[in-house]
Amino acid sequence: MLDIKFVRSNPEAVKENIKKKFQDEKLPLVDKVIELDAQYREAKANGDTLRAKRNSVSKQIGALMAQGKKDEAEQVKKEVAEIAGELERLSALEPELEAKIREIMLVIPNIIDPSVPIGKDDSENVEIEKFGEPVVPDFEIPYHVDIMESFNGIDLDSARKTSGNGFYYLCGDIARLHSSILSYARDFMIDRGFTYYVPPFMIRSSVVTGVMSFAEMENMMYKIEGEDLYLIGTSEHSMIGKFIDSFTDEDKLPLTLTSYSPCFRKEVGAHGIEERGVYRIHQFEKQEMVVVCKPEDSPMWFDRLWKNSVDFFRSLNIPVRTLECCSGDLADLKVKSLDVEAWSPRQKKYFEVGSCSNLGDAQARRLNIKIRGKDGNYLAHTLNNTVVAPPRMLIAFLENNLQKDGSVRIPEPLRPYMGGKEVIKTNR
RNA sequence: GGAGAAAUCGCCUAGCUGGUCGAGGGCGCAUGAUUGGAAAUCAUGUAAACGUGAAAGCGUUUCGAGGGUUCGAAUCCCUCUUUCUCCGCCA
Repeated sequence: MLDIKFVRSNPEAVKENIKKKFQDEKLPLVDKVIELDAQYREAKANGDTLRAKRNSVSKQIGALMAQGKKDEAEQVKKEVAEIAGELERLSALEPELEAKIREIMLVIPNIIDPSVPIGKDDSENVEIEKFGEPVVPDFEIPYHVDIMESFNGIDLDSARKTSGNGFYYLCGDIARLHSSILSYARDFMIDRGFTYYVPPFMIRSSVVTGVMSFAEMENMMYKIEGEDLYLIGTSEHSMIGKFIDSFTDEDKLPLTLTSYSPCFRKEVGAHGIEERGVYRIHQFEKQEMVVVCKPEDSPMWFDRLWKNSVDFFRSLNIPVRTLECCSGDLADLKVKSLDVEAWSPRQKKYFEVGSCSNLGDAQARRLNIKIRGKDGNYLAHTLNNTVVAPPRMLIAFLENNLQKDGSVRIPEPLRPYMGGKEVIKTNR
């Protein structure tokens, strides 16, 4: 969400940015919102004048009453009634215009960073850098569900029975691996100076509508029946929600937080074969990082955030690459975004395991997240990134650490969390 | 879940028989005076958002949130949220 003042004084820059994102249908909105803004300011000026008049005349009544001049006071009351009538007609316009303006402002995309490559959709995202050799071993890598089943590590049939498609039972070593990865991820981030959080897993509708659009809400969020509560789709929802309408002292910045939560998503829409298994599911767990910082620091934190993910995956033997989101694939709120993708030796391609975003001040403006500075208050910059999200991450982990004999090697950093095991063996 | 009390400007607090209350006091903070320097003392200032203006300023809105009564609401009424105390229940 942009600053209306910025739009007012830089309409061409805003339009240029819309074109870069291939959202030409939104171009007319710029002039429209500027026009509505002018109307709003006029309505507000008129309303303010009337309110000022009403206030001052009302004060006279008080003075007259105090002096016991009842008749005169009655006379003045009539005057106020007239003003009030006029005010009522006019003032309805103000909130109406304000709401219309906000509606449009929510749709006008944030100004993208100059470094963002121009492109229409995800096919034009740009590979930035590869980390680790994308090895294809000389034996066949099975589908991840088959690998898990070879360890008796997954039960999708029972899950379908109890909960439906998109759920899973993890068991034995695979379940332990799942927990180990999360524990390791938590400690990995704590070691890098982040503060660990376990947030609420349900949030009120007022927070939901703050942190996402209506369409997202419909397609993602599960509602608790009979309660004003929704299951979170990511811990970012509760972690950013925590800062809504808040001030943070400048000297407390940056806030570097790492949160764990289960995530629940409806995942409305059809998915192909590669999205089966535990790739796209209604329930998963995620270690996330969230940063609230000064505006000038956000590019630096963006770099540090995605590097954390890369280092994490590399420490577990998984080759990754970074893919820069092109202008057309970038969500409207984001200034810049980069996907971390893990190598799949089975598919012989990379697939998304994390997404790092710098939202600039857009999220802060929308949610009123402010910094109390020495020289006045200003909006914070917010960023977020995935550390790791199993069980999807397990796909990459198992495929890259699978041995020819069907066993899976446990990389050194994970061993303390796996009871010291260097390898897990199949039951076959 | 039940009963009661409460939510005010960074913090503490006054106001809550409706008008002179955007709001008094203390602490904190800022500036100045005093001092060799500091402490102490004294003086002045000290919320946010929006509109308007070159600026000083002026205007509007905001006393947990939303709605209502009224010419006028921090103050009265309703709903919601949160906190505290007591009771009940329970990992």
